[in-house]
Amino acid sequence: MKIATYNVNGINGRLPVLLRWLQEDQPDVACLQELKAPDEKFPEAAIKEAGYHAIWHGQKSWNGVAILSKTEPEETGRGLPGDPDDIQSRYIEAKVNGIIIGCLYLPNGNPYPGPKFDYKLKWFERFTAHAQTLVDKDVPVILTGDYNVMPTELDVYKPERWVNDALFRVETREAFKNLMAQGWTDALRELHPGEVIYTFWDYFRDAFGRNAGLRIDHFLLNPVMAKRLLKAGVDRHVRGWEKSSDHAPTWIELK
DNA sequence: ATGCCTAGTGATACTAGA
Repeated sequence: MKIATYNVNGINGRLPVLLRWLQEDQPDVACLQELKAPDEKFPEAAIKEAGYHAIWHGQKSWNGVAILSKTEPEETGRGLPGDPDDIQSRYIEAKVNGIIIGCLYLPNGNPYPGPKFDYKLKWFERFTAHAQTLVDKDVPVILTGDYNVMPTELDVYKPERWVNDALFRVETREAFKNLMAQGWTDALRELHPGEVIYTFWDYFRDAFGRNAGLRIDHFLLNPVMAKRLLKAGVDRHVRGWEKSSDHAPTWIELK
């Protein structure tokens, strides 16, 4: 079973790229972030045509998350619990083939310091509290998406340039460590220790051509799920396609 | 240190991304 995560950076603007990748890669489940579209503008027909059921939590202009699945997903949550005043669409969760899958788009948090950075850390705390309710379940759980965190220096092409960026601030890395300490496995790092792996390259200065990237899209597996991990990787070539997102699809294979 | 690029909104240069 193959599960992918992909920050599409505008599901309508990138629809041809998304469909081409789905057609080529045929993941069983695809978690999408940054739809940048309200619910009524989700391209439901095209996704169905491609062979996928879908649930989505959209928002006008920004954010938005979705779970695509070849078998029908059973929605178990939308919106991150813990703050009724938070209206940003950054979390959706479903049970698919007995696996609980949380799809998240963690706030960027720039510029640092400021209210956006504060919001990022608060969102991280709420997410960590929710993750705590899932990690010890006896059913498999996956929390995947755009975490907007480079966990270590190995995950940044030039760490020294990023120390005051919200994606790499010590507070952010500390928050990620606290989350991991609950007992999650970082699937890509687990299978490829010490390897330089990126999932994002910005549009500036030919970052992709220079391989000036970041590893910010992650798969966190609870212990029950981690036992079934077979492979993990990044569909790097998709980033090189015309009109592609600045992220590349990232995936795992499970027993 | 800044802007480099791109999408969305809505019809203008903005915000936001990372």
